[in-house]
Amino acid sequence: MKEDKTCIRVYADRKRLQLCAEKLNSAGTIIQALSQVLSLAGSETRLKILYLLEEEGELCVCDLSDVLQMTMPAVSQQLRKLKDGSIIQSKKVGQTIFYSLRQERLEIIKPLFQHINSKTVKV
Amino acid sequence: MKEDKTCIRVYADRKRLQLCAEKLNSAGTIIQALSQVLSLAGSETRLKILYLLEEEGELCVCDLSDVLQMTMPAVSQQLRKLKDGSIIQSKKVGQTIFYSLRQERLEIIKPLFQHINSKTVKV
DNA sequence: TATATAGTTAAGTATTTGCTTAAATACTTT
DNA sequence: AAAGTATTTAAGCAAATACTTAACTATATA
Repeated sequence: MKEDKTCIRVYADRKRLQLCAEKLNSAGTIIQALSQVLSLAGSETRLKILYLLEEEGELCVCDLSDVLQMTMPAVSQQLRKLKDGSIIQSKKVGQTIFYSLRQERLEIIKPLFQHINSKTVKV
Repeated sequence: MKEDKTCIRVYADRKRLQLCAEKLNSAGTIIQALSQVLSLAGSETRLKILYLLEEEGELCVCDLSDVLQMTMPAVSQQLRKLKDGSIIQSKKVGQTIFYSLRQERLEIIKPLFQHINSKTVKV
């Protein structure tokens, strides 16, 4: 009769592992939210979009499509994900839709731009 | 005869878009590297692993499997990705393999832990 | 030397992702 | 009203992802 999945190792410090599980549990919600933001920023295309929005303030789908050399639907779909994740917002002017970063949600991504700029020769 | 994919919008500021393209080009390599790290950290499982390693210093596959309530192969495969991405390192002691964060590569992930801890009630 | 432990590797699979093209929507201008 | 522009939505698809189980490797111990 096999034991359950638990580690059988003799030297395993059960108390320590129990504490780890509790830590993980406390941080669970934040980790989940954070990983969601990171996975959004963790696509080269989307990170480029975020970087451009940071640099330019706001851009429309057409601009991004042009700069990124991607089709409008492709860009639009990525923008939708970023918007669903509350990282960016949109403003409609006539038939043009301008996207920009949501200032309230910049806490996590701001350091990323600093990192990019610190390693990039400015144009 | 249709023009190419370029934006036809009358008010498009061609110079501005050209500058955007150049900026993107300069930052391209860093953005690529950064997005790779972010996509690794952007999985809930892997972010938990990184968080635990940060908190505990080092842990073996067996420990992580236990705490995360995941099978060893599942954990092992995620560890491999983190190791391939140079975010963590391993040390073999007997038949046990201890994983830990690579200090040289902490620049990007460190702020993430601060974010988690600032929003988490300490156990 | 045989058996158990810690871990990895391999093969298979269901799900998710990031595009593509085509069609639909919503404004604007003629 | 008709035609054009900016964008989204929908459907389809190839590739990537994150597991699963089974088999394998390496070390330790009886």
